[in-house]
Amino acid sequence: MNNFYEQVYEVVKLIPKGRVTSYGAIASFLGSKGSARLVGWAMNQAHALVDVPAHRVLNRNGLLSGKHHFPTPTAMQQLLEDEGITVVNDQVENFDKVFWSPNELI
DNA sequence: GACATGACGGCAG
DNA sequence: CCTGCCGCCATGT
Repeated sequence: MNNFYEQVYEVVKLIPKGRVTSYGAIASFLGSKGSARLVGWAMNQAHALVDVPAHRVLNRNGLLSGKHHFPTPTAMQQLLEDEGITVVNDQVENFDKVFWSPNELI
């Protein structure tokens, strides 16, 4: 229980403000390469943790695929824009620039 | 105990 | 270049 999920939460909590990452990047970083779905499932649990900025985790396309899981569909975009991230059509602009890889931790 | 689904990703056509 | 299918692990029914 405190293995994969806790690792995911820890990584997500370490995402710098104004930066985002992808499910696959986290999964690969944790060793469960290809199991991005697990990260998504972990995010579902993270929904209960206020310390986990799930809004900074997007899919590989930089699309706000999980916006529907927030209190309001616009909450995720609102939070990202509040951090200086430009979101257009539910997609992050300059995704490559704001993208943050867990490997940066090392 | 088995089947179906999900906040994804990669590869093939 | 765009679309579709399969694979991955865990959870819920």
